[in-house]
Amino acid sequence: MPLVKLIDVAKAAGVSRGTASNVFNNPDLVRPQLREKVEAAARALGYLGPDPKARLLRSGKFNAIGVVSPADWGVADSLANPVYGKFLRGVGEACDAAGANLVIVPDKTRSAGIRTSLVDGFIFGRLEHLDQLRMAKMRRLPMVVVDVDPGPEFSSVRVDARAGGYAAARHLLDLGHRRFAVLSFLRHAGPPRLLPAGQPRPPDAAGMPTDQEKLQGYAEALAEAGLSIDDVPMVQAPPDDPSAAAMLFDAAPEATAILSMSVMQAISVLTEARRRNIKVPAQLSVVGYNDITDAKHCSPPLTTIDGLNVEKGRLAAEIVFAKGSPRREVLSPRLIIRASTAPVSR
Amino acid sequence: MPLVKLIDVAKAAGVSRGTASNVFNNPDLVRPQLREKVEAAARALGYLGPDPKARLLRSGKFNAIGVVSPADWGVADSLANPVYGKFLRGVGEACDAAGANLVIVPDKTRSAGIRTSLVDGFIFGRLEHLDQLRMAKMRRLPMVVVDVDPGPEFSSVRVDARAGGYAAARHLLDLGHRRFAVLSFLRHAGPPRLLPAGQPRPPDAAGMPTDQEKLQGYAEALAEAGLSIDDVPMVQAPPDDPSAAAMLFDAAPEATAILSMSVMQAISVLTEARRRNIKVPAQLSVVGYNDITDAKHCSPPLTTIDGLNVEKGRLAAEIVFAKGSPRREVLSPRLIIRASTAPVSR
DNA sequence: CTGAAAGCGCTTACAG
DNA sequence: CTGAAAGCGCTTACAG
Repeated sequence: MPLVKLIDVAKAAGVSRGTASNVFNNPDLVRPQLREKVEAAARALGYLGPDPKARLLRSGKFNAIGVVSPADWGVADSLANPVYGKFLRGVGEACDAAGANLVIVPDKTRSAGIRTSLVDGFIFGRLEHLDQLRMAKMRRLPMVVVDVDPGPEFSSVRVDARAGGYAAARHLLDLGHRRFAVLSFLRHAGPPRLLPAGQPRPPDAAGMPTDQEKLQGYAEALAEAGLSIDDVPMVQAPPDDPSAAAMLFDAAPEATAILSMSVMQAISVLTEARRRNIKVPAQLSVVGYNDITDAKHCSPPLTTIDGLNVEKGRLAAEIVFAKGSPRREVLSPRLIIRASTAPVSR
Repeated sequence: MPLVKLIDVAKAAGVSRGTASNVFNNPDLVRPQLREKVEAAARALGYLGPDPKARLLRSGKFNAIGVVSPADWGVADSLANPVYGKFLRGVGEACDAAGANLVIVPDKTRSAGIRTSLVDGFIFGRLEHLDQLRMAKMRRLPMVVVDVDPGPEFSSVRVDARAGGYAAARHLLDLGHRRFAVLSFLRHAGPPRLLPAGQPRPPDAAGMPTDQEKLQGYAEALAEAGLSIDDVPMVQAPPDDPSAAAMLFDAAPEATAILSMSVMQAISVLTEARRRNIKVPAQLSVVGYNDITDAKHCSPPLTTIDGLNVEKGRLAAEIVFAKGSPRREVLSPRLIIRASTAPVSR
């Protein structure tokens, strides 16, 4: 609550409020001499410029973009996840280009956050319920949904996870691998789950739709080599579960190649391999999904899929800033070959 | 711009604007029966609740905290730096506790960002000019400065970097090391700079005041062992410079212990050592500064200082939310011993 | 518990 | 280029 307001400086400078307002918002409209007088008065009174609250009511631009956290995440969760962090960074790049602030809206506040956040548009980081979308739609703010396509009336940016999964498995197949194991994503807390070979994969064998697409990509590549995903031992676990890697090694001792749906899990596989004295990539090849700096610094550096998270965030934000009619974009991920994969040796 | 406003639903429900407002803001004040009538009207008209812009003007809480980026950084820079990311995460934790949004205010927008950002308070992530502080002060918003103490009229949260530097050097000294090299921080872009042994360290031998404190901590510990920091070869480089580690190895081939002011630099030392076939920690010990996940996953896992970035962010945000009189806090960093340090062997 | 009225601080046509 | 006036959409005492 600045104590001095526009009318005070107007009075002090001997002009009307309108003119004083123009000095701050449309300086070109005011004769330099008068302008300086107003500016001097403002300085003398310690006036900082128009109160953002009041200016907002009339001119209505927040100059900020809101990124709504994935379901149940708070602000800190959004900031703690390295993959999500790359996505945020992409949004940030577009903000910098537009000179806008980035506001992280926790999903925890639910509809209240959508209704009251001071932003010009929303990006939905990872959606579980469409209710939020409807709320946002009613605020008539531009918005885009990421990772999921809720239909032609909404803008969306997705990455073709099926293609990513396919590329990962194809790479291993090309290296001659035929005995696989899969570390799948469990998107809610819970103990690792073993899905033994030889039985059909239930629909929830992977976490989110994106994860299911990765699995589908694996399956397609394997099928081309005459293998069935149903015969590949799988463990499904949250990405930070410390025991999943061990469970997978125990369940699939004969595997020469491991496909993991997350980077963090893939890195924990590397660690577990070291513990068991299994040489990567000489005896075992590992491919992760998504790329974060850890994947470059771990030992050996991880072959993984570049999930294009930065690009995804940047494009989503650009679409929000553009305020146009709905666009539905799909990006194609790329394989990054590092040192955790090699031709099969047995 | 929602088309339907409070007065429309008030009319439709046959009540006054004030009552309709109460339904949304103070439901307890309105008879349930009437309330339902208003709510029904709101639903029927597709009214989402009071326009945040207008409500703001009267009630004035943004429900958000602004984190102003370090000098010259944009939003994306803030999100790309892993150490700064931990700090942001700490702020996020406090936001979650308070149910507030976190808004990243790029320093690039300068005073405009401070003047117009829609936040209830500011955290200054890393300050170069005090102008911004003065601006913010004029907005009469609670704020805290991090990493630097601008005096008793401002709240500040610092980490005792001198103590951190001391602990790092002390640890190496305790392991018997006597031949050191230092990888120092250059906070602006530029080629690595060699500061050979045997000459006094210029004041800018380290980047920011915090970095200079680290250096001072190194120097104090060394002095206790009868060594002068002036006799320790130093290279000063930006944390992402790829050639700094090599330059340091060349300049100090006889060193058995390397002190680095950043984690990323320390990790690059590990990589360079591997390239040169120098065994860490058997032949060379390395201590970094600050802890990020890479430091745990690199090989060998890095001994480093926990710079308490998360705690720093959390405490800073708590001080902002508390809106009290200025507090000046200093946190004490801790040494994290992992596998990159060992007793000296020669 | 409800309604009529004032006003938050500014911006923006509009007339000059 | 400047000033007088209306009004952005809501909240909040206040009187009832």
